[in-house]
Amino acid sequence: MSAEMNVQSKPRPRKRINDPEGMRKKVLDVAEDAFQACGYHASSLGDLMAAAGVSGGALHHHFPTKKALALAVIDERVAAAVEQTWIAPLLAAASVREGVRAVFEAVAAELEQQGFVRGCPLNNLAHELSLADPDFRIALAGIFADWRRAISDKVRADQRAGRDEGTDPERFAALAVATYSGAMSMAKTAQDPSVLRDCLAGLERSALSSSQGGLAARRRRRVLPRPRTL
Amino acid sequence: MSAEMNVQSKPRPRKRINDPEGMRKKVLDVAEDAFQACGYHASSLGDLMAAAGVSGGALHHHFPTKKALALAVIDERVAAAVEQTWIAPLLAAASVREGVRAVFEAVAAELEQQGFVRGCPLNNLAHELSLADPDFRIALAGIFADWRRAISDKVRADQRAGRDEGTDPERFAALAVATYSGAMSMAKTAQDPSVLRDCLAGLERSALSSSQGGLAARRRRRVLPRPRTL
DNA sequence: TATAAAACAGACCGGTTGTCCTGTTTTGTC
DNA sequence: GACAAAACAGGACAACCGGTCTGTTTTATA
Repeated sequence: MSAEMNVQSKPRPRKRINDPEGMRKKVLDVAEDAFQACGYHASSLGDLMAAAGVSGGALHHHFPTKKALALAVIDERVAAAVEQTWIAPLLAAASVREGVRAVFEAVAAELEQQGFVRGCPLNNLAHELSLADPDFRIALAGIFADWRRAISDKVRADQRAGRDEGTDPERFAALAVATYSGAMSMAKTAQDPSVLRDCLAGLERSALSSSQGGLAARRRRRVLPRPRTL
Repeated sequence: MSAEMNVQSKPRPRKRINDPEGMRKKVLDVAEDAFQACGYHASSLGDLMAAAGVSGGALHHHFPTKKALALAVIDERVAAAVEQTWIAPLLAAASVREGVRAVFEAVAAELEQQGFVRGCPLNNLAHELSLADPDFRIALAGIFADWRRAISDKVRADQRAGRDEGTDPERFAALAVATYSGAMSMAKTAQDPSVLRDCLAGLERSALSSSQGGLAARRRRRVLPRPRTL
């Protein structure tokens, strides 16, 4: 991983301009990108400093540890990415089904024109960090939960309008997120986003029938005892 | 990560018994476990040596580099895990749908009694290593392909028996693998395997209807140009 | 048994990593 | 302007990592 110097010509070592917010944003930009492209462990702070053009002191000032930086990336960037690419388009859509379809196709189209697949930021970090540290896991699990809730809420809204009365909101949300996550995993590994469309086609049929409604299936909200020390 | 010493009492520095196969297997056992529990980068060779009770010389003799060890784990262990937990039960089942259901429920039951979720070995490594090295990516992509093909072949076998004539084999295979992978991702992050059952319920409805058959949907087997240098 | 290759042991090394530490400069506040 | 805190620079450092190297022991072969 190398970086453009991005140094504006400084003919004089004149003055320095303190821009804490801008510097913090620059670091987060670089870290978000590197974490997704190379992963957390494979991205060294030296790489990030070089790529962002930031000194070690500045980096340490804003993010005391690498873990703190990663948590900031998760809380501020990964969550925002899910919000931007999934939740917002979903809420803007006329129905869940149209929203899900729009997201899948938008992502597929973007990846096709982009020429490579770097995967879902959330899943990338979730796989690498969920078992590494409880703080990471909780932060990532929260994003998954928000994602699912946005979908299930939209299903319920549709149902209030008389549509999709047969589908269980929580179940469909879990299925949609799982399908997308798994499809992105395969697309990344195969470097071929076409599997996204295959999965969308199958997913769209799932919300169709209205069988086995009855009383809402009881939910299993049990949480496991303890996740095995690392 | 620490390891029990696993040293049988050696009152005398008597003799040494060369057991290359056994030693190789021991290293692979430990590496497979560590790679899944901690990931590739977070597992140091020192950890593995200590956990396996193997000297540096022996490790290097069997696996010249860490990458070679990981490739062996992928080719011999991860592929076998997919074969054992997915493909074999699927082939043994009476139909695809029963097979998929059996696998999902078996894994869910195992995780529930196990008390924690370490995730899918294939997906764990795929997320961390697919973009890190082409050799890793190709090896992992091959396992995904075999997995999908086993499912689609089973669908075709069912169709030859007159069942599920409406479902596209490739599409269903992609959907099944994606759903499982994504569900495991969420289960791992939330440390709660119940999402597996939610996703299974949704997936089972998807293979139901027999709409939009017609000529088999044309497949998009395009491969992307180049996956962006690491 | 002679001998070479395989199997293994254990120390060693250059490079890297994350973090800390000491200064210097800027900025807000009275 | 005085002064303290924030913002930033850059070096130092100990720990660690992966790979290599040399040497010893076992094993296969003749």
